[in-house]
Amino acid sequence: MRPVPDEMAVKVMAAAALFAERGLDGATMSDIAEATGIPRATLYYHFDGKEAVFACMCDRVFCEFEEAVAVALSGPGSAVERLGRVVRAQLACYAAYPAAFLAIHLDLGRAVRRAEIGERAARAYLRPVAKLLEEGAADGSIRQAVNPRAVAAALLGAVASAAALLPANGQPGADLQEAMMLLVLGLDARPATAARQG
Amino acid sequence: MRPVPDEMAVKVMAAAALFAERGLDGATMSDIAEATGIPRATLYYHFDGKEAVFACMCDRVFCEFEEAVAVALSGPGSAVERLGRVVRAQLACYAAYPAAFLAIHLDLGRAVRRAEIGERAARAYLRPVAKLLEEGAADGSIRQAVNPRAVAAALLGAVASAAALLPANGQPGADLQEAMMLLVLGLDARPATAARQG
Amino acid sequence: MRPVPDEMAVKVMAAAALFAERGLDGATMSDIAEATGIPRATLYYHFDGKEAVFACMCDRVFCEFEEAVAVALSGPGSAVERLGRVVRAQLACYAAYPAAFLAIHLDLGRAVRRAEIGERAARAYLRPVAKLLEEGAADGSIRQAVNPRAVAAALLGAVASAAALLPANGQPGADLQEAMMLLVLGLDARPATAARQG
Amino acid sequence: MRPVPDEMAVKVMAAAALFAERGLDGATMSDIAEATGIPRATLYYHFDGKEAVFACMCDRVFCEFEEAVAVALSGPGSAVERLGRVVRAQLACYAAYPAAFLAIHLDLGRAVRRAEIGERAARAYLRPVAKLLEEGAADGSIRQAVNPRAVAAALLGAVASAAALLPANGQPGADLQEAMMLLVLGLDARPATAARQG
DNA sequence: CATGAATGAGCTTTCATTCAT
DNA sequence: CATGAATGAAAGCTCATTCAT
Repeated sequence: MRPVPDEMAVKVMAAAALFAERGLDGATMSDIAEATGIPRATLYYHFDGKEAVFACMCDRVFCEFEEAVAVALSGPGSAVERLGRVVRAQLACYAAYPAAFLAIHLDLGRAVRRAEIGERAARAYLRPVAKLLEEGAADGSIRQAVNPRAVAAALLGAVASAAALLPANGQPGADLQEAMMLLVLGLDARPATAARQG
Repeated sequence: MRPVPDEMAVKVMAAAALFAERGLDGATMSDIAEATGIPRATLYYHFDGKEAVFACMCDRVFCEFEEAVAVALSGPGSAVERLGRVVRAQLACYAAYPAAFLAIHLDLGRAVRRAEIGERAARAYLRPVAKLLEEGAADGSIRQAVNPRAVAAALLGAVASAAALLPANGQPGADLQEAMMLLVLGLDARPATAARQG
Repeated sequence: MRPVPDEMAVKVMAAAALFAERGLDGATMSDIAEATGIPRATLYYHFDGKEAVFACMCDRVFCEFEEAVAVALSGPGSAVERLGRVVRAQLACYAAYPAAFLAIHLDLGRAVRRAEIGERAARAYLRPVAKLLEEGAADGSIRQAVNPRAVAAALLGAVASAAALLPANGQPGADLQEAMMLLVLGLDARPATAARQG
Repeated sequence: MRPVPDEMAVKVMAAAALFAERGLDGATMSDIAEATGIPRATLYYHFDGKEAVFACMCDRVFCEFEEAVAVALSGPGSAVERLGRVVRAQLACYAAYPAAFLAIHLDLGRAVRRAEIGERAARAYLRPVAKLLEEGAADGSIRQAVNPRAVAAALLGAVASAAALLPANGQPGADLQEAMMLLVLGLDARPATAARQG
């Protein structure tokens, strides 16, 4: 595939809402052409197909996401403190590109089979967060998980599913953030020791 | 729509793997016909289209799910104990119908716009769990959530996303269960009071 | 084909409006079933297909038509006087079964290729009227036509086309009758001899 | 709808025989594709469906028809003389495009409900001829008609029905022309005054 | 380089027709 | 006899993709 000019990459972001609304399968190249203002044949000149357009849009979001997660991870503090920052960074990214993120998550299940996107998600989130959970288990600040990657995936999916299922009004950002923080801290209100016995 | 004969409803479950693999949009009526052994025209005789086939499959799963959740809720114990049972019931359903559940979650984002399926999910899970969270806040066993429904949605999505992103091998069931329990108890290993200050 | 019970033949007339509205090709067996109140499979039990249903409906109308034309022809008077009665009989039939006649004429072009219906139209109208025109040429009361059958066909079609093209309101019957009589008498208001020179 | 390129409009005329043979409903897009040599998808690229193809074919014929009628009307002479020229022009058009005209008339009844085609027929023939009949009533050369439009419609339909019902051989043109002229002059061979009393 | 035009492949849906009851 | 259920065949239409300009 030909290198994508910046102008294309920017215009392509306009398709995010379309992908969020209809999914990758439900969106046609004509829809994308209309949403982005780029003629269909021109899209084919720059991209290999609609999956490539989707991947281009994802890439832009993942780059920022990866950067934000990296910053959150590299700061000071215990693993659990850094985890809190990671989740907040995730929520901030989600707030910055709601449509793109929603689109990505809705197609993640199938996208995983598409090497490029699945690998991108793993690199940007799953691996760093799984590593962070292991560090937390080591420094004692985060409970030990048998499969840290499963926990990381659950955290990633919790945001998207909640956003998808929530009515599209009010302050989803604030509600989401609180819901996520409750998952990190634990829904259980009893003292941790009691909980462990429960 | 004509009432669906039992035999149809049973055969239709064979399409779950197809929906999980390709999504509702990606599956054609020919695919469904082949997967279920029901001729295409016969499917159209009983269903209004592939969305109706999907809805029929969902309904079967949701019925069991609703039942299991209701049993878990009606038992004795504090709200947090019942929440633990609900999550375990959810995981058991997921283990019983992995393909169907995965398919449902993959399409939930868009399915929500389809009245029937969205309403089904709300009735079977979101509303009862949100209510349970409120009861937990009242009896002091679960942390107060500003938007309990957002928390319920996050719990629902966490399972599906983790399952979708996990490699399809090994013991996903066990890993999933542990990951979910960590979310309920809290990833934070510090005493709850310390966490609140962090 | 099994002999059609009277009850069927009567109920089938209810499909005339459907055929007039949508044409034979445009009407489905389901439409016919709904219009007549006869279940689809029962229609197939009594008829060979929708063409046979159409033919049955036509037959009823053609029988009355043929009878009326025969009465008009057998009366006293010169050929032109009997022609006038024939045209009035035609208009009366049209007024009695407007939908059925319209349907027949709309499909006449193609129906002609269907042996049964075409032959029926020829027997009921074209042949007797063509013969009448020849008698008129012989007794001097009607102008000689090179191809009397063409004239008979033109007369048959004029009624139907006018009715089809006229807005469906007011007194189509009266307007039609006057228009047809003008064609018989001649639109030309000049004396016949002058007309022949013009 | 995209403007139709000339080359398309020309090729589309090859579908006239098909429409005359099978009717608009009976002709499939595959048939049209085969008859015109235009791939099905290309037809859909240029036209909204088979009705649009039909309308395109009609338009070409109606344009010539309208032009010919206009020329016949604009010449010198009394109304009845001009009416004779109009009918001859109509027959000439019919002879030039027999299949197209037959197709149009066969579908006129239903086509009338399709705004475009019905309006086209009204503009090209019904309105000008009805107006001519009124002028004839004014100048005394044509008998007064209560509903001139009904008479115009009858004239239009007489040609088509006669052509449709006539065996497709010999010299239909000549027979048709004579039949139509008899309708204009009147079938009645008696002096006009006698006829009025009859 | 960019794009309007063209098209092969295939999908959803409908419908005439059959058949078991 | 009459009919609800079932289905093979085919129609209309869409869409990803190519190509000439």
